[in-house]
Amino acid sequence: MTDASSSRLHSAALADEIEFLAARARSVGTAHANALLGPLELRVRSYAVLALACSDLGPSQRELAEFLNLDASQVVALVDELERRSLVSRDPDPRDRRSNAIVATAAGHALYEKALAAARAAESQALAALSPDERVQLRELLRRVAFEPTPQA
Amino acid sequence: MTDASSSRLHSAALADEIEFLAARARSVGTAHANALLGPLELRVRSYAVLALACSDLGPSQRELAEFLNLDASQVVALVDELERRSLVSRDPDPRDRRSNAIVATAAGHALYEKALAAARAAESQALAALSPDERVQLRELLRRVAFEPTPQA
DNA sequence: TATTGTTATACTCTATAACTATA
DNA sequence: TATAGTTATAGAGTATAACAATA
Repeated sequence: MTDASSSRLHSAALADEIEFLAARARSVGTAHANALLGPLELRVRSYAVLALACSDLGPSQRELAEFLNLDASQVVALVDELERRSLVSRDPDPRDRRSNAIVATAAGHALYEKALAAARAAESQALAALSPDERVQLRELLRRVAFEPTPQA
Repeated sequence: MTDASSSRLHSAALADEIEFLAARARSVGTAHANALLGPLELRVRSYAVLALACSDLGPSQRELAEFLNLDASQVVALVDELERRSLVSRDPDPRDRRSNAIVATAAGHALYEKALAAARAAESQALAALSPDERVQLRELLRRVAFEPTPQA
């Protein structure tokens, strides 16, 4: 009965707030994903950086920070760790010597393949309650919310 | 042009992963909400506890932890702070002397009214890209994901 | 024996400011 | 003057383990 002991709180007003629901969904989903990525010594954040480094877009750290909604200083630490493990490298950008292009090594690509499988498993765990059509709907709604232009101050 | 500098990363595979989109949406939304709740000296987590304390359901700390997907030890600290500020009290549960019923004081209810307005403003900022119908859709999809029964191990 | 709340501890994530080298 | 990356620091969030009181 432990599992159901908080179910009566669903009648509270908070349970209708989308922010709260998104926070809880993300919290549950991240826990699943971290558990499945753990054996690869990745977490959701380092996985995200590795995934973008594998995209052949050669993102700069600034682009990573903006896309992942992190501070630039956080990206430094994430790239440091992946570079130390020889999964990505900081390549010089010939057009701007201030910038690093973050690109995956062969080992990085190999690990990403396994990590992608883990991420997909975590996603299907997290979305087990939704039909394929509903997953598409959710993806499109979230995409618009996630990348909505920030309102001016 | 700074705002658009990472837009080319949308073509990366990561941009289609629902977990990633949910994490980014939550991250942006939480930042908005914390900014609007800041003047009331609340954050999203303490706001959530206050909201449930205002529900007249008298939740126990165990129920709060389960509903908010927090560890019980985190709830201790959140309730401590709200109690110190005389916004909630720990009432004895006559049916189980181990449990505290967390209930809002008059001051807690008064602050919650203001906080609810801030939370609603944050939500409408965060969901500006969606129509009313789409907001309902998103709420229902998230609700099912957020409270899906955890798969067995 | 199991559960509620508590304390303690460690680690991860978030946010800010200051600095450097380039532009 | 502004931007990319870096360093340092502090505070918020997450996760575990152990304990006392109670069931």
